[in-house]
This record gives sequence, C-alpha cells and structure tokens, in this order.
Amino acid sequence: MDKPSLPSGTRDFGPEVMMRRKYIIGIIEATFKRFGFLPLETPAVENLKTLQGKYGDEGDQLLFKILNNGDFLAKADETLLQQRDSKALTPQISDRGLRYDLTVPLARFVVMNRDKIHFPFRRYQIQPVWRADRPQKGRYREFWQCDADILGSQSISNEADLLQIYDTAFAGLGLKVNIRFNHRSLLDAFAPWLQGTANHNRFMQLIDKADKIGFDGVMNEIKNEGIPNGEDAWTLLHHISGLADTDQKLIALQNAEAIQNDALQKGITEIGQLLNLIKNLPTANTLTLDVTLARGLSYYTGMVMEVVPADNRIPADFRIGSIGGGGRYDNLTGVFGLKDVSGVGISFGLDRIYDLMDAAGIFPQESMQTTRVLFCCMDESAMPTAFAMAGKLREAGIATEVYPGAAKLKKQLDYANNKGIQWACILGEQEITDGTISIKNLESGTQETLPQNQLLAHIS
RNA sequence: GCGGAUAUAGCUCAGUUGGUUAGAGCACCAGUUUGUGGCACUGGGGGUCGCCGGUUCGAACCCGGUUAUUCGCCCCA
Repeated sequence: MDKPSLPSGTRDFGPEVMMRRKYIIGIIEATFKRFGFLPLETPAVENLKTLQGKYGDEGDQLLFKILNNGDFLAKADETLLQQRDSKALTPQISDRGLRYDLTVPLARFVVMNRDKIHFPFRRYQIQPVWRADRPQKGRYREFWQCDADILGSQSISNEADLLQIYDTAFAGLGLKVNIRFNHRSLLDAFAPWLQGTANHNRFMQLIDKADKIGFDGVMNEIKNEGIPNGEDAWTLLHHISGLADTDQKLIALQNAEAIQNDALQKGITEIGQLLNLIKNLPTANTLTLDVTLARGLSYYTGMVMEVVPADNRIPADFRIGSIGGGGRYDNLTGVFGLKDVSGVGISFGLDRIYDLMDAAGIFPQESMQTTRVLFCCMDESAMPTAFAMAGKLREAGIATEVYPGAAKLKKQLDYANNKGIQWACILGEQEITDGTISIKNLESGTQETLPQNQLLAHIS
C-alpha cells in the first residue's frame, strides 16, 4: 500500500485551521460587502489562451497546465514528439490550465459579460489560485487570494476606497500593518533619463527589492548591469525615499530637474487627489508613500499598493513577504478586445495573513468556537429525550451534539473535554424518571440538576 | 532553472567509535470496582529506519545513486 502524501506546496486544512481561515475570510468579506462589492466566482480551470502571455515569460512557466483528454498524442506533431521538445509540444497536448490569479479571470468575465455589467463594476472574489513555483516559507503552490476590484472608473476615489478597505480589514483582524503606495507614473518619469524602456523596467525591478537588499545592494546591481544614469537615478530616488513625510517627497520630486515630464506631473497630481480624499478619515495603520515601490506585475499602470506586516507581536525571525498588493491597470481588458475599461484592485494573501496571525498568536477566542453543549446518555433509552432537547437548543442557535450511543460516561466527557465543549448534559435513569437533567460545566467543574424545561435559560 | 538541509512509530524527535531484540514524549486502545473529564499510575497495539545498490562477519549509522520534503536564490503574491 502506498503511503498517503500531498503534492509539494499544497496543504490540508484541518478543522482548527479551517475555523481560523474562515474567521479571516469572514472579516475580509464583510469589509468588501460594506464597501459595496459583490461576489464573483470563476472556474479553477481556464483555457490556456486566456492565461498565457499575461504574466510575462516567468509567469507562463509557472502556469499549471492540464493534459488534454483522449488520445492527445495521436494529433501531436511527429517531429516534435521525436525531438522530445516538451516546450513546443505543450500547446498541442494541453489546452487548459489552472488559474494563476483572480485578476485575469475577472478581465475575461467582464469582457464576456459586458452587456450585463453596469459600470463601475465592483466585485470581490475569494478563491484559490495555483502556481508551479518552487515552494518555500510563505509560498505555496495552491494558495488563496481575496480580491476586490473596480472596473470602468478612472476616479482616484476608487483607490481611496481600496486603501480604506485595507486599513479597515486589517484593523478588524487585529493585525498592525504598513500600507505602502506609489504611482507608476512617478517611476515612468525616470524612463527618459535612463534611456529607454528596457533599462527602466530593469531599474524598477531592482529598486523594488530595496527593502530587501538595501541601498547598497540595489546600487551594486545597477552598477553591474550598467544602466545609463542608473546610479544617479537611484541616489535621487533613495534620497526622496528617506524624506520624512509625503509632502516633502512630492516637493522633492517636483524639483528634481532630471525627471521633469508629463508622467511626473500625472503621478504627483493623482497622489495629491488621493491624499485629499482621505485626509479626514482616521486610519488604524500607517499609510506611506514609498517611491521605491514598483511591484512586479506588468499590467499596473497607475497607483500601486502593497501591505506589509508591522506588528510587534510577530516574532522577529518570522520573515514573510507582503500580505497584500494591488494597483491600477488601464489596459487589462484590452487583451480580450475591450478597450478603455480602466480597473483598479487589491488582493489579500489569505495564507500569509494566517501564517502571521498564527505566529503572532493573535487569533481571538471567537475564531475557535466549537460545539457548546454535549448530551451524554447513560442508556440508549434516554436518547430520544436527548434528541428532543438538543433540537430545542439548536433552534436557539446553540451548537449542540448528542454523543452517539451510550458509551461510558468517562469516554463521553473525555470527548467533550478534548473538543473544548463547555456544557455536558447528562441523562440517566434518574433524570428521565424525574424529568430533570444534570448539567456539568466542564470549565468550572460545577454540576447541578434542573428541570428539563429550564435547560435553555440556564445555558444561554 | 540554481544551491543548502533533512528523510527512523500516526505526530515531534533521540539513537554512542558500525554490534546482536531500534527507543522516548505526545496521540490511540484497555485498565486503576459498574453514572463524572483535564492530573497520575499500569498495560497494550503500532516501524522492511524514504527507495535502490555498494563496503563489511555485521549498516538506521559509512559510500554512491534515486525519490520526496523543506529552506534559500532567481522570480513573485
């Protein structure tokens, strides 16, 4: 017999874990709803045509592909088969794959349902995604994203809403975070100085790692790659990044001679609009303009956002990447043939949020609620009475179980104890005769016998 | 795609310079007088030491290969 096992990077979620995951999802979902977002679910399986080419070459490599059904090799190209050229053969033997994120399926959905959708379209989506990445800490091959997006509106008020959602949801979870944002246009302003898009893209990739490898780390990479004016650009950007507050950063950008262009103005204007919108809102978490924030996905074109943990209850050695990210993407539905629909969205990384809250030990008691009442029968003949009484408690919304069968009382109480059940209601010959029930509080150890019709009042 | 680490009971792990019947804790089952949990005690079941090969009188231990897991890099939620 084979020993059972799981594919790497996947996990089972046992009852205790699921309770907590549902708790997190509940808070995030409630927040989405409170901001007027409605749910959407899309299939795990998408056509590869939908997925490919959306995440860059690296992303395409990380797509989980599904083998076609039937005798697919019969139709495959003979030469490619003989050459054992997997890469070239793949398109002939695989037409479908698992979704890589929730944003591209959203774009597909919107394009396919444009006649039914009223813009601006606000949807949320909480589902797993799959990546054939090499797993490591905080990185799984199957993980859940919680996305909220708004399509069909260019107003910066959407960005303001989304930042507010981040702040509210993490406040609700009791996890302190730092919400960082930036505007791609501010970075695009550097492109002419760096002499071209290729250099600029590489520059953005490098500066995005600044919080990981530090100023010198980025500088060394820039030197190694010989990006024109890269060293000066990075010095300037790093200087601005170190300024105390957002206003000073914006002023410094405004005064930087090397990057004066329309892109810069657009970025500064929109950041100004954003800050103006939220100036009267209290925030539970810090919100900072981080001019080194670029974010990887190629489709972002405007504001970008990222959430990193900033909770001192998290052990210092527990390092994990960001737990949320998002931004504006002006051209997303364009690849599916629908132009001029601007979108902006955010994502919560459920698995990492769980890992952090677990490491910090901040799951509240309510996230672990279980059965509250267990009926213990001394004799099978007491079970109909137990069932009737359990039915009443359940109607009252109290999670109740009847222990299956008349096992030894020790065994029944053991079960209740292990499951963290608060009340054991014991029905024996004596109780049945008297019309009473013995209820034992398993936390305090106290026990009393009351008339059966007083049970509900006593427990609730 | 690259590198490091690990692999022994259901779980977490010990296992001496290679030595005869491979251990512990937890979990599980039973019991410590028949209707009272957490604690304690007693007993019990459970392992082809990841897999294949080599060295050796003898391998969980040494060597080679292989597979899996995991941590990091690349990349990225």
